Amino acid sequence: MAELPEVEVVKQYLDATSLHQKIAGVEVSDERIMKGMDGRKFSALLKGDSLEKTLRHGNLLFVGTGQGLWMAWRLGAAGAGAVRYSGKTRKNREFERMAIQFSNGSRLSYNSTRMAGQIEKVHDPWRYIRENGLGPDALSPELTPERTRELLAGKRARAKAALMNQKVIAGIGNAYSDEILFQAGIHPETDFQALPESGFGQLHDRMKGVLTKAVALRADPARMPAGWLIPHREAGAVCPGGCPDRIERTQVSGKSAYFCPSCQVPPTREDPT
DNA sequence: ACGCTTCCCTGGAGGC
DNA sequence: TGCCTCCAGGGAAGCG
Repeated sequence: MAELPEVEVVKQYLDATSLHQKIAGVEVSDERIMKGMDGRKFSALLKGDSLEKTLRHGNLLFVGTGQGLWMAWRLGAAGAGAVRYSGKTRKNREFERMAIQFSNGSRLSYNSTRMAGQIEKVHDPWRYIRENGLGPDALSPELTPERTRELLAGKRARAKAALMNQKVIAGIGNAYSDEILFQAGIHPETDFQALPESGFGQLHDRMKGVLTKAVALRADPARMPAGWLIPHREAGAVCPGGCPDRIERTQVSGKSAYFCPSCQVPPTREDPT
């Protein structure tokens, strides 16, 4: 998974390792990750340039160069460990899709098994975000409890689907939507139009809390608290919330949703008849 | 316009 | 052992 926490960890990793170094060349070993141009042109553009700044919006990572070029980088279904900076070339390059070779001998590689990631040249990240209709970043300060409720309350989609919609709020994917809903006590199939205001308050609190904590834990599931759902995210697992029930799996808008049927009760629809 | 389903990509797990 | 199916998950395309 590469949701907001994983992408933020990669961003911080790039900031700490890969900036301000002359690029000797770029190797694109799988052309399918390139969008809008081929690996050769991409390499020619970057050669002699340097990575200077990074910007994250939701699941999207932007990397800016000294020459003013911007790349939009989707990590796809890859974890925080998909991007590696190394002083020497790694032996196992089986899943390497792209690598930036620096003049100082270091190498920044992007590795993924599934082909879901993509790199694209963009003129201006902010314009790109706007033109693609992305919602505010889930950790943006502008996303207040009130704004969160405004964005979600009118949605007809079920809770999990609405939360995962990048055009509503950017950064929440499958795993973290399950975690946030679990901690907020909201069933993934809940109708947001029937959710009381206190429910949105709880949802906002858990959205910020879960994502912030996950970033602090380097998005590593092994380090997540025992009371979190993510380390127990499989059907039949004992509910980490301490109740005697077990985790169930269902499909919401084509995605697997894991939830506790006791801790996450959907609001009962009042039938006026 | 919106939300849902289907499909894509690849590798690991589990059934038989 | 080997074949089959399911599952992972972000995003795009197609449908109603």
